[in-house]
Amino acid sequence: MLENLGEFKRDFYCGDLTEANIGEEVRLVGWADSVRDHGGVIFINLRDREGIVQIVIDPSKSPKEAYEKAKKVRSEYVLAVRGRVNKRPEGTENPKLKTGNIEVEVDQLKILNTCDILPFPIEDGIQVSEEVRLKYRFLDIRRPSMFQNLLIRHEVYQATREFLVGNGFMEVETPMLTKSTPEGARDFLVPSRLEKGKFYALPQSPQLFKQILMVAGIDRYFQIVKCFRDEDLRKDRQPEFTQIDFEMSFVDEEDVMAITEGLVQHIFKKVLGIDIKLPIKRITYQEAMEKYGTDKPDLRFGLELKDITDIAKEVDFKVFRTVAEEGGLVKGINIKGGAKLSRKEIDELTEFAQKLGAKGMAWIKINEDGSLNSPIVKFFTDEQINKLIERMEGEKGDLLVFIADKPEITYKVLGHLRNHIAQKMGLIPEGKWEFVWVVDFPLLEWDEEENRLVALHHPFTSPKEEDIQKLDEAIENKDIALQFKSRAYDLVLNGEEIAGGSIRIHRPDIQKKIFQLIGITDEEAEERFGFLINALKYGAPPHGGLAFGLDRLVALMRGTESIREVIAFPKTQKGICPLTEAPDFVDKSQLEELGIEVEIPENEG
RNA sequence: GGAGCCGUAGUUCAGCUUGGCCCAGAACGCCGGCCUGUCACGCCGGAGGUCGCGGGUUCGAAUCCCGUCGGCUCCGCCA
Repeated sequence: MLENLGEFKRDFYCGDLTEANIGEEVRLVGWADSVRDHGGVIFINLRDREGIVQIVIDPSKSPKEAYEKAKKVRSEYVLAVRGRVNKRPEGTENPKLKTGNIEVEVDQLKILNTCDILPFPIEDGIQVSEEVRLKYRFLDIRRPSMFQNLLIRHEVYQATREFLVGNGFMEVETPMLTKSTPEGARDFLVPSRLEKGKFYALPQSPQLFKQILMVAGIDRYFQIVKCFRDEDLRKDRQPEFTQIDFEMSFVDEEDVMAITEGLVQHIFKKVLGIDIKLPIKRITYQEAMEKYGTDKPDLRFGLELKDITDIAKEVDFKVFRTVAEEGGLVKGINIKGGAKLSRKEIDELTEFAQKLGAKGMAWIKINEDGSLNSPIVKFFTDEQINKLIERMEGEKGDLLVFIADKPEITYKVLGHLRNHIAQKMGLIPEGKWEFVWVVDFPLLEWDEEENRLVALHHPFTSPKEEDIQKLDEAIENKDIALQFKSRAYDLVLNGEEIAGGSIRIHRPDIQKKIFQLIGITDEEAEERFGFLINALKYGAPPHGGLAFGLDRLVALMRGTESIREVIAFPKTQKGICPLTEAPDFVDKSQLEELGIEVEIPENEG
C-alpha cells in the first residue's frame, strides 16, 4: 500500500493555498489531520506546519485508484496529493479554516506512510499528561501551539543575532568540555578517557571564557549558548538551558544596560510587534526587598509591603514585640477589598505562610461598617490600632495581614504571599509587560552553613568603586564587607528574573582580594581560577556584560507557565528524558575505557 | 534532603471516604459495517484493563495499612 515519494515535488504548503490558486493544479504533502468518509465522497484535512486544507476524493470525479487508497487513510497517515484547487460549492465553506473557501479535488494520491494509534489527538487544548506528551514529543510538536512555541523561539534567536550583530557584537563559541569550578551550582561531569581519573565539567555559563575573550581584544562578544547546572528542577529550571550571553569592553553599567534594553525592545518589536517603552525603570535591591519582599518584584500590581516594626515594639502582643525587640522585622500587606475573604480563606493564607517558614500570620479585617475583626487587636490600645491602620492605609473593606520574623523569613513569606494574593484575587492584569532593573545588589552575603562570606552574584563581579578602597579593611571585618555593593544588575519581567549581569573585576589584585574575602585561599584560587587571574595580568580591559535566560524569556512571550513548553525536548523533574529514557546505564566496556567503576545502590538497577 | 497533590482501557477521568452490588464503568480514540458535501460528519456493532509496582490486613482489596517507583508543584538547592 505504501508508495515512495519518487519524483513528486511539493508546490505549496497546505496552509498557504488561497483563493488566488483556484484553478491551479497543485501538489501537496502532509498528514491526514482528519478523515471523513461518507461512503461516497471522502474528505481529508491535510495538514502541514503552515496549516490545513481540505482535499476531496469524489468517486465520480477522482480516479478509482485514488478513491480506493483514500478509503484506507487514517489519522496522521502521511500523504502526497496532486489535484486541482477549486472554490468550495456554495454553502460548504468552513470559516474555521484559513483555507475554508477552497478545497483540492484529488486526481493522484500517494500514501507515504501509516501511523499507529495516537496516544493523543494532534490539536491544541488537549488534556494529556505532560509525561505522555514528552514521550511522544514528535506528535506533541505537530500541534500548532507547540510549533508556534518553537517558531517564536526561533524568531527570538534571529532577532537577537540581528540586533547584536548590528551593534558590533561577534559570535564566538566557547567550550562545552571545560574545567569544574567551585562556587555556584553543582557541575555535570564528563570523565576523560585520555587522562583517567580526571573530569571535564559542562559549563554553568561561559562566564570565564567571555571575560578571557575580552582580554583577547574581541571587544564585543555574544553567543546563544547551552548552560548546564546539576540542581533540582522547577517549572522554570532545566538542567540544560539556553542563555543569550554577551560581554563588552571599556564599558560601565549604563552601556550594558542600554544594549540590553535595545535588545529587549528589538526582540519584542520584531517577534511580537510590541513596543517596549525605554528606559526601563530601576529600583535598588533594598527598595525591592522592602516594598516587595523579593529581588524579582512583579510590578504589575500593588500590594506593597509596609514596615510596622516600630509600632510592634510598643504593643502588648508578644509575637510582635519580641520579634521587633530582637532585631526581627514586622511587615504587613494591605489586601484591598480583602475583608470579603472568609475565615477559611484567611486560614489558607496562614497555611501558605507557614509552609514558607512563618510561624503564623496575624490579620485584621476592617469591616464595611468600620468594625474590626481580628484575633490580635485585643493586644493593642485604640491609639496603637489607629496608628497601625493609618500606616497600612487601611480602609473599610480591607484585610491587613502581618508577618513577624527574622528579616529573611518576613521578606520571603510576604514576597510569596504578595504574588499568591494577587493571583488569587485576580489583580494581575493580562497583556502587561512590566520590566524593571534591580540594581545596587550587595556584593556578598553570609553563608550560615559554610560559615563564610559568599558572592551574591558571582566572585568576578566588581564591587562599587568606593568599596574597592575598603577591601583590605573588609578582609579583617566581615561587617564592612557585608555593606559592599556590587556593580551587578538584574532585569526582571513580570516578577521573573530574565537577565542578569555585572561589570567584572579586570584587575588581578582586586580579584585576588575578593577571593580572599570569600575564603578562597591563594592556592585554591590558583588551582581553580588560575587561568583567569593569569589572563587578567596581561592587559585585561575593563569589561562587563549580561546573560538572558532565553527559555524564561520565550516562555513569558508565549504566556506559558513552564519553560518546558518552549524547549523541544525537555526533561522531567527527575532529570529524565521520557523520549530517549536518558540517563541510562552504559556498557561495562565503556566504563572500563574510562577507568570508572560504578557502585549501584541496592534498591536500584 | 523535605512537604503537598496525583497514578484505574490508547487518552482523559468516574469508582476509593463507608472493602463484597465491580472477573471495574463513561467519554473520546481504535476496529468492522452502512452512509455522496462533511469539516467534533452521522448511524449500527465490536474489541480493548498486571486498577503504577511489591508486601501486609481480611473469608474477600482498585478501595484499608506499609514500602517503593514515576509525574507535577513548592521549600532547601540554583554564584
